[in-house]
Amino acid sequence: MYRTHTCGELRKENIGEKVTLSGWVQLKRDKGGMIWIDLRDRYGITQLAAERTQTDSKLIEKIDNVNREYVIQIRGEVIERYSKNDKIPTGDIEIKIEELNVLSESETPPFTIIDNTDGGDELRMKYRYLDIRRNPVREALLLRHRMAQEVRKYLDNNNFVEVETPYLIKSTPEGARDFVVPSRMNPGEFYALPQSPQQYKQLLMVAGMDRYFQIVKCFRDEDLRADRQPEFTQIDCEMSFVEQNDVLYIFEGMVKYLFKTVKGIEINDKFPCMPYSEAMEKYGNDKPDIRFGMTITDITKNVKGKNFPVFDSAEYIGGICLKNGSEYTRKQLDALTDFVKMPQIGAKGLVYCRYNIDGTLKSSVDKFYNENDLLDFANKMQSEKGDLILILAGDKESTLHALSELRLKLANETGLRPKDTFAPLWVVEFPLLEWNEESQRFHAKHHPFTSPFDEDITLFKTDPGKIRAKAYDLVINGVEIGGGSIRIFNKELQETMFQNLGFTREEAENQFGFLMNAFKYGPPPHGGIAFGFDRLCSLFGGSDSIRDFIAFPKNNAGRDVMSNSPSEISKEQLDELGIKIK
RNA sequence: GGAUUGGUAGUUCAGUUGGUUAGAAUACCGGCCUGUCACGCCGGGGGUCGCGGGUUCGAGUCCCGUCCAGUCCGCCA
Repeated sequence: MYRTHTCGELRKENIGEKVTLSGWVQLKRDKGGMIWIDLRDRYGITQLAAERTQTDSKLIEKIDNVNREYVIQIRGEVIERYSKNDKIPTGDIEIKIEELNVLSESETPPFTIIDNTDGGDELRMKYRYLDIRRNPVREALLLRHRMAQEVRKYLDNNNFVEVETPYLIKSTPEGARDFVVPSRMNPGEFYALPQSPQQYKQLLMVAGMDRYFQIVKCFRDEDLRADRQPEFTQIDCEMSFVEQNDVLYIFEGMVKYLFKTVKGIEINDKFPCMPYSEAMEKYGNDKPDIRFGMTITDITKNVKGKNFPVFDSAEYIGGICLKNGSEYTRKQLDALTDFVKMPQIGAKGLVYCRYNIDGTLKSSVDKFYNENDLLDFANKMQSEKGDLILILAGDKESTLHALSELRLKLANETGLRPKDTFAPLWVVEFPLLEWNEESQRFHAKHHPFTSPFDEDITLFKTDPGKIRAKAYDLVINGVEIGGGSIRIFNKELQETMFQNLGFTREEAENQFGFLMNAFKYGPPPHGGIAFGFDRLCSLFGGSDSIRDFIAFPKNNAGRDVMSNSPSEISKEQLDELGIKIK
């Protein structure tokens, strides 16, 4: 028997017991007369002790030989410590070593296995199995496990059935790039890995499963980010005989249940709903962080006609107001100007106006605007003495985007976005279609199966860009956590949709024929949602990066630096698949 | 495809205006230490300054190229 207890288990009550423990050597503290070893496993750390003069010399020799990260098994007696350690749960006791076996030796690890490791990210990823031995990473994976269990519990209690759908499926050109898999038995033909099980879950509704869910891997061949991996996990759900509010109710319930069971946070209020248009106007962003104000005010009409060419020539002029920011120094304002002028933000410059405590106003455009003008803007923006007003101008879309970025930067710098407060929000009434300049046609904003608002259907003939969709996103703290829609279940409406997306009847038939075919046989009204499980975990864990919540993540070039994949394959493999590399 | 930050000891980093033998901490090795728990004290070994080229009397430092890693924009129905 390798162990009678884990390394996190023994307490005062066990004093006097003979036990066997196994684990990794965290650290050896050799004080000459006394030697201590911290023995570690997933459950905790237990201190082992040996007194040099009163221990068998062969055993001492064995103890002297063990080193960091050796795997050892020891037998001994649980004794009370002379000096206790209240920092760890096992701190009242230690084990007097009576027998020691080295189960595995270890080289000195490339970084130390402690909470604040000396290893950088690159090294940690290369030796991920050592990284996972560290408390923060292990706890992240345990949190993920806990959340997956609670999701299953909640959905099972609400009659959802977990059904697995295939990973080798048909490629569809809409949306993200597919990862493709060559078919050996069908030379020249390829499977795609699913970007989401979208069509299968709709088929399960046609099949009468009524409520489906799956915690499922999805694959998208697009560039990575801190919160984007090429393979990621969704909580994928679909329900029959529901309208939008039914879906929001059930999944608001799930999110509240998770907050309560995993974080111990009770959220009693109904999540607010915000139309997409309001999110864009007030926050410049379709996933606003609503924990703080600093909303955007459109002052286009107020500032024109004073011969300031930048404003007079701009399509849109908008401002945000930083509470108690009038003391910002010239240096800080210059830094903000540099920030908004970065190509990724894209503003041409930044106009500021200090609303000083004494009631005076001082701006970077005093040449064009007198104090009364400035006071007008300040009032329009509901700004008060002591505030700092920041104004950007340009075309509407990019100016709103830049204001949004500026707003978030200021909030991050002034501590308005703490890791431990949460503000969930439904964003609703998304546009159904989005004009794509490159292909000169409409693309589905969500996906081509999303149902339009009933009262907007007539707009297909007049102004398709104005059609609102029965689509919804769950946003928490400015992070898009989930999204879904009520689906089209009417064959004619679906055909109208495909026509507007520029599909010929044949193309639609070829790509989505099996779903359309199924819709001939009594599809129920249905809708669903999918949550980004990795993001949900990182939000709960208080991290901006999802990588710590994935056991073996990819780096920013899509590589697994531990196994060094992707990699070339042999000529034999290529020949078998009928593939030639250029 | 683009912007930007970084690459110096096993590791995390410092290295001034281009100027003597490239430093610190930690890890590692040796010695001492009977209540440590980030133990302490003494000593030691350890460097292709990512790689290639250039400027210069002289390059870790400046210039060009390239590779790797991080963040962001584009992209992500």
